[in-house]
Amino acid sequence: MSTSEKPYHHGDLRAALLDAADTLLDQGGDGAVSLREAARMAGVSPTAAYRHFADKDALLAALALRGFAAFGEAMREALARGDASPFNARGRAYVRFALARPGRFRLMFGPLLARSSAHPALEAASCQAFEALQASAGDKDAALRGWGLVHGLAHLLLDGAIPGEGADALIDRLICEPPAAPR
Amino acid sequence: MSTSEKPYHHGDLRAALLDAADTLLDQGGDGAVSLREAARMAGVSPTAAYRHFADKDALLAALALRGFAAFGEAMREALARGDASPFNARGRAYVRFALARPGRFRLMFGPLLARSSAHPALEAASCQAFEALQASAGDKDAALRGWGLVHGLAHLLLDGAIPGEGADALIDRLICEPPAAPR
DNA sequence: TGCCGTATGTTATCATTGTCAACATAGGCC
DNA sequence: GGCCTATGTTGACAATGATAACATACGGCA
Repeated sequence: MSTSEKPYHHGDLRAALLDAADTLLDQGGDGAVSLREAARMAGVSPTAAYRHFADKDALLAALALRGFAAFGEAMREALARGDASPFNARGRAYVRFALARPGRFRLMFGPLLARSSAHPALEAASCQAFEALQASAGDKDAALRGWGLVHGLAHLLLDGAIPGEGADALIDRLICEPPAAPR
Repeated sequence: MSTSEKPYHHGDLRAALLDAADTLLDQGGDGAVSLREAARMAGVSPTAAYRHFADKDALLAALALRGFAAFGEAMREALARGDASPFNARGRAYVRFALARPGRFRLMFGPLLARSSAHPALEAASCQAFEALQASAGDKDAALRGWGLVHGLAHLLLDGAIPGEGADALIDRLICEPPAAPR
């Protein structure tokens, strides 16, 4: 008697639309997100979304924003567990984050990001995430190398370009050995 | 008197469509490619493309195929110039290839690739490219690390995630120092 | 209590796109 | 010269992003 009644003006359509879009993002990737389908899922009319998002891009930007929040959370969590050096712990968590939700990862680090200047909140969130990453290694170049490596591996694994091996083993082997020869 | 007459059945529509789509890919990225717009550019009816491509995905796959051909060419060229170790020369060329045509790069290594099993030619081309990359370094793990690094840097540069520095300088600095300390 | 402005949804409508089926046409092969 | 087939065209349909005009109910204000 509480969840079934439609709360007058829907209650929190914005969140419902984001949830629906998130589901679509998971299922069919970035291109499968449709304003109308999200509205359908939320049980509202096809154009109701325009009361909460300027256009489709704004919806996607908000979705990416959620992604960056989850990303920060994952990073903090990985660091808190502390069963590896901070640098490597981040690296592992980074790749796992990408593999867990490919659509979200591609959206976050995709063409949308390149034109994120139109979405200030997104730009701020991404910059913050990037700065945290860079701060995790003393040397700036070392940080960039590490970041580039995990980012690239994440993409390649997502694309199925690295066949024949479990992702987890690969991650541990490639990322957890520091670049400067452990030995 | 030669170029202006429309050669009856258009001559080589397939190539013309690919050219048009390539232009669109450059201008607006992957999502800006439209069968109808490509047809418009080629001066044919909206549905003429279906005589040459099963659907839009097939057009994109063919476009990606072209991309892999250009990619192989760029790699061979970089090696032939030989002003760096083969491994590093490839790395530099890789990133430059991506920066030169972001849309094409994203298409080649994007979600389409992940489902490329539906497009045998694409799959073959990508596998071949990947094998060539792996063969360029003796140790398989070293190859994967190098590949991951350049792939990741390419993406990050494309997304504008690495600000405040010219891409070329960055590439030379990060890629041309081998991971195992030259010295 | 009752009215009204405004936030939130809805309906109607449009242009664009991917896709298909039916039709037209030209070129090559017998 | 006549037919088969490859190639292109027309017409149509459903889905989508988007806008404008309209409806409704909450929340403050008297």
